[in-house]
Amino acid sequence: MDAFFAAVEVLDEPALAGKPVIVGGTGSRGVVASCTYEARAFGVRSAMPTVRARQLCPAAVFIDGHFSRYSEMSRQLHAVLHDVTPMVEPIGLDEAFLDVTGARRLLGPAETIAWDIRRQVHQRLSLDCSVGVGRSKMVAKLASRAAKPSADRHGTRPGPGVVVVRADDELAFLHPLAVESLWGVGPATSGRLHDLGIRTVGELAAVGERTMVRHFGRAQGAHLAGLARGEDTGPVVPDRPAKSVGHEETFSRDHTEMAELQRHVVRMAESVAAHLRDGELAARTISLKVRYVDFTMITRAYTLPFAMDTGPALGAVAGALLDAVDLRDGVRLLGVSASGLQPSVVSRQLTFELGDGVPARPGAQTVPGPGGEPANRAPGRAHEAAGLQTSWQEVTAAVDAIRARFGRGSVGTASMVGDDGIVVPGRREAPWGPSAEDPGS
DNA sequence: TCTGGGGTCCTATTCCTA
DNA sequence: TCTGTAGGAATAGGACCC
Repeated sequence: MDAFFAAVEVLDEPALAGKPVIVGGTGSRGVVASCTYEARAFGVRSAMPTVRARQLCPAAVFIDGHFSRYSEMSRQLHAVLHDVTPMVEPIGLDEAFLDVTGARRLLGPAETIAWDIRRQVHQRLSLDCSVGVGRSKMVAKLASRAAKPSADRHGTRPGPGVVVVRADDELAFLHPLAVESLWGVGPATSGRLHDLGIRTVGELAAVGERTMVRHFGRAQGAHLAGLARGEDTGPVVPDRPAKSVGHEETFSRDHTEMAELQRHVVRMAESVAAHLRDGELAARTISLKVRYVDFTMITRAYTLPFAMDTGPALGAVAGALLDAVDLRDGVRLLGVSASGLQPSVVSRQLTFELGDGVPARPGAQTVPGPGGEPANRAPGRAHEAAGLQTSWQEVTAAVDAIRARFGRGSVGTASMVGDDGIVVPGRREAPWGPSAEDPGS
């Protein structure tokens, strides 16, 4: 989709049409999630700090964003794509790979299908999209980028809408591109490639696989060399199951109080647990992420012999991990995530069987703390988590039923209650940093 | 300029067990 | 019983994607 979040805002508020519109965190610590091409003409880009975007384009309309609305439009987009083929691999809310091999007999050549998708999306969503066609996912991805509109200080220009790269033209298409355009080459890798004198995909292809493997290791080196030769980047995989579920927040001010951070951990654990139950999943591994004031980051994780899907159980483990963390000069971001996912039906049975026999230390590793003492104190709460998981299962089911009937904000734990009532667990409407109005949570 | 939040994947390290 | 080793699992961190 072209400038997806910003385009949805313009669709819902037609007076914004033709204006620079920037969606993202409006507070001092926010970043740009999406912006219209009119804003891009001023140099504004996704992931740019909002403070910088304000300097570049002070006249822009800044919007916190409406995540549930984007999710709804995303569902409609994927419905259009599924009418073409079931072979759809979603990449985020607004992008997907389609394998149209099987659809060609019914719908015509890939190029025709691409134009049809563009037309259908416009008709059914009133939004614009760009489509790239290629033999592999990476070439299709780069082709779709070439199909998009563009913007620079001279103004905005519409894109071709559809770009087809035929097999014979692949290398001619790829080789002039900058290495940064390759899938998997970000700032770190491109910096190292530049140090080697490699700036274009063609130069990368000329260097050869052995040299790449020597500098970047077996997996990444071979991968990069293959991409430069236009080699296949794997099949389109529909219905890829989630591997982790998480929730993290940057605070509008730094926190040094353990008690306050523990309350946030409980709230985030509730959110993650609710998301797990939405997907009928449970998790064995809980991870805690802490970003300090100086932007250094640590993660701590603990794996239990059973899977959990209740807030209190997840919160007990995450809280124990936080207990062992040195808060140093202050914490600007806290995150809780769950991995080692399995269907919750399976986990219920196993929790029942294991509930009483949790080993004191099922994990293999004890992470030394700053003073040399074992810092990973989560095992101490493994028993507690097992008990909480079993004892809260029924309560949680009742809470879910109440929320299903009366709304997500109808009931919650004490830690979720703000000054204005109950804080809704789950996805925030504007998850791109604290908003300008945020008083300082 | 000063850096969000949702994820995935890869690598290195550490510890346990056979 | 002690020591060395190899493999696997868990953990931590980093890079990357949208």
